[in-house]
Amino acid sequence: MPRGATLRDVANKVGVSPRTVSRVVNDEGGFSEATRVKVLEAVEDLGYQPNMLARGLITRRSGTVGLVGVDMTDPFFPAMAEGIQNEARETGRTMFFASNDGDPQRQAEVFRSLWSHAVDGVIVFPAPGSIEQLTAYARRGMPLVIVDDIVEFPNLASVSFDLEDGAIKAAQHLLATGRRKIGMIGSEITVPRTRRRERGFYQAFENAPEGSQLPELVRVQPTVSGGANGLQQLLERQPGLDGIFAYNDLMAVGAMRAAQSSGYQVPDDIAIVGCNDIEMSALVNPGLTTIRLDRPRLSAEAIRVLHELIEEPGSNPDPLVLPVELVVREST
Amino acid sequence: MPRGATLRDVANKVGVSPRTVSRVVNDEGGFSEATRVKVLEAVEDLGYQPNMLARGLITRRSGTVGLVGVDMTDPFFPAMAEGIQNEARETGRTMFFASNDGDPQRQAEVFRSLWSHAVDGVIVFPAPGSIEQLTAYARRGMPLVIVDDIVEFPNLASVSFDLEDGAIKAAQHLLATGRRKIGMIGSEITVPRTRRRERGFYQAFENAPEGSQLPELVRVQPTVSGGANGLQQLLERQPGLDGIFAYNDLMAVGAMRAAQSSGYQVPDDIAIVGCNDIEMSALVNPGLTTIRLDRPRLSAEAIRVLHELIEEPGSNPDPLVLPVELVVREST
DNA sequence: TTGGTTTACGTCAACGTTGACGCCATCGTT
DNA sequence: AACGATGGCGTCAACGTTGACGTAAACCAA
Repeated sequence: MPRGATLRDVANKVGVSPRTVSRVVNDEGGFSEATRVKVLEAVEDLGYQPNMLARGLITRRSGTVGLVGVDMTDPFFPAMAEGIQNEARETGRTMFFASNDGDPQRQAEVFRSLWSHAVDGVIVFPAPGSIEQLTAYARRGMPLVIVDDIVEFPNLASVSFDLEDGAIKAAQHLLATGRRKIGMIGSEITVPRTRRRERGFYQAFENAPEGSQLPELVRVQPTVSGGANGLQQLLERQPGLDGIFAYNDLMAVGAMRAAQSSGYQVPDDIAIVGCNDIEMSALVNPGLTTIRLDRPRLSAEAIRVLHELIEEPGSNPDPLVLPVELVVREST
Repeated sequence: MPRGATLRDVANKVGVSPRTVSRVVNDEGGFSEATRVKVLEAVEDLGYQPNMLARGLITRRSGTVGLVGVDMTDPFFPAMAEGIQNEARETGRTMFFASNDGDPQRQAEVFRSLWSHAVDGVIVFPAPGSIEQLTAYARRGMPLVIVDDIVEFPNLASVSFDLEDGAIKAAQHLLATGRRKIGMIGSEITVPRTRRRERGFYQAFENAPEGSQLPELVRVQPTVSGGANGLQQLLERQPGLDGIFAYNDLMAVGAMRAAQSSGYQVPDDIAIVGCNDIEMSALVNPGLTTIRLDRPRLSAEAIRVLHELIEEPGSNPDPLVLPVELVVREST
């Protein structure tokens, strides 16, 4: 809506051509020290700010990146956003932050919008079943970093945590602390091909101690109330349940609250392990044992790879898998 | 970076002029039903998406709004972002989400970037001392909604919660439940002119019961560890402290954890009241008594007023103050 | 001195879209 | 039959910037 000073306004004030002002502003070289000073003074005086729309129209770079998470109200994503915002700022880019709610159709809307705005690249936590949608954008030339799923495609990079290992660690920890009737609360919003937490979890039971039962699995919404819900379902299926691994910390906390309000003691009656190590997890009572993901590292790697992809279109970097760590607190 | 289909591509395919395709795409009228159908088919075939940069360059509307919060990792702001994203989507706008970290200089950077990207308007939780910065943008023609501060200026609207009343309610509740040595943990990131929580808090003591002391105040970072820090400071100043009101829930939780780990029982030794009612507050143990802010309402009103400002530049809507509510849980 | 290179600019067109305007049928009215 | 209004287009320029290219002066080497 607003009408700020333009290159021409600056140029008129100084008495040079707009092209020269542009050269100074972008520090392209090809101007004398004297004009540099005069131009920068005028820029300051008039409060000139380059118009990224016009610039983007011709350079085909809008100076923006997108971050598409699953759910803004899961603290995991804002924490990622914080990191990405800061990294992006350093390269002069601004961030669109959006969520897909785990719904491919909503994700499609989001991508239409991002494409229209000519984002330079997108970091996305894919909605289930949306890989084809995403590769279509990669094929059209959009640099894409997919988190938590591994896809090999030009213009597209994958960055993920070793959640399979995380789940193994969680299961082994539950087994090692004597739990034998264990359940998992999974997320119904997951890319089927990559249910890595579930795979790892089952894998840990392949040489489980005598007397341990095969784990039960329910899939629910990845929210606090979903977690509570999941615990109820698991208890109905398997009354003597004594251990839980939850897809994320929000669900683990929900399960913890549900267990407590049904009269179970945590960890005495039921042990609970979460995943993500959000800030809240250290603050609930009992503190939540969980799988810690190095989010700053993920943010940094994701944006680094994205920048590579932006600078070198068509390349196809190797998938990156980051290690995870079990953090033992009081809930186990 | 990418190169999608343009109006001309569609026009060539159909055999009309780009202008006609534009008319159909924007449903401006002035075309026959037959061409409408043909054009829309071609749009579908070619996967044409309007280029918002080009459109924005000429219409002076980029189809974006900014949301500038204080700290992305405070769940309050992502919750706002979620609401604003959804409202904005309905009017075809996309959201830039950024944080100012309570630092006017960082906020200035953010606004430079938003201005460069020609956002249609911004909703901002102002950094302390930045009102002049913000009115300067309003003067330049940027529609602005300021949250949690009341400023009267053309092109600018104010939306806030009645935090003064919230603080009064918190203080009265503490007094009514028999607390007499009460402290407040304030935020060092606050607009001085509008320390409404602090003002209301003191006001509640003007006709306080016999035997109640004037409250102590410390100002710390508005984070969990800041809250813990604040509690320590208050306890040093006033050893028999039995009640706390914290600037926000994150700080309240920090204070609660600090109190507990110093051997105090909550609420038996110290009662704690927070502010914001973030999701975590119901999930900590004991549940946090707090001032609930109707965030969906705030999101809705903020974006509504912003749209008004965008549609009717230069107008100056009345400041809006939303009521708040005390939610009593177990921490008092 | 000549000729080539470099420096410091300017000119022009293009990016993809929309606002302003014009034009030619067609239609209805008198 | 003449005339104005309307519908359905097309043409052209402009938004603010940068890429490609041009050019005059200054400089340098032989």
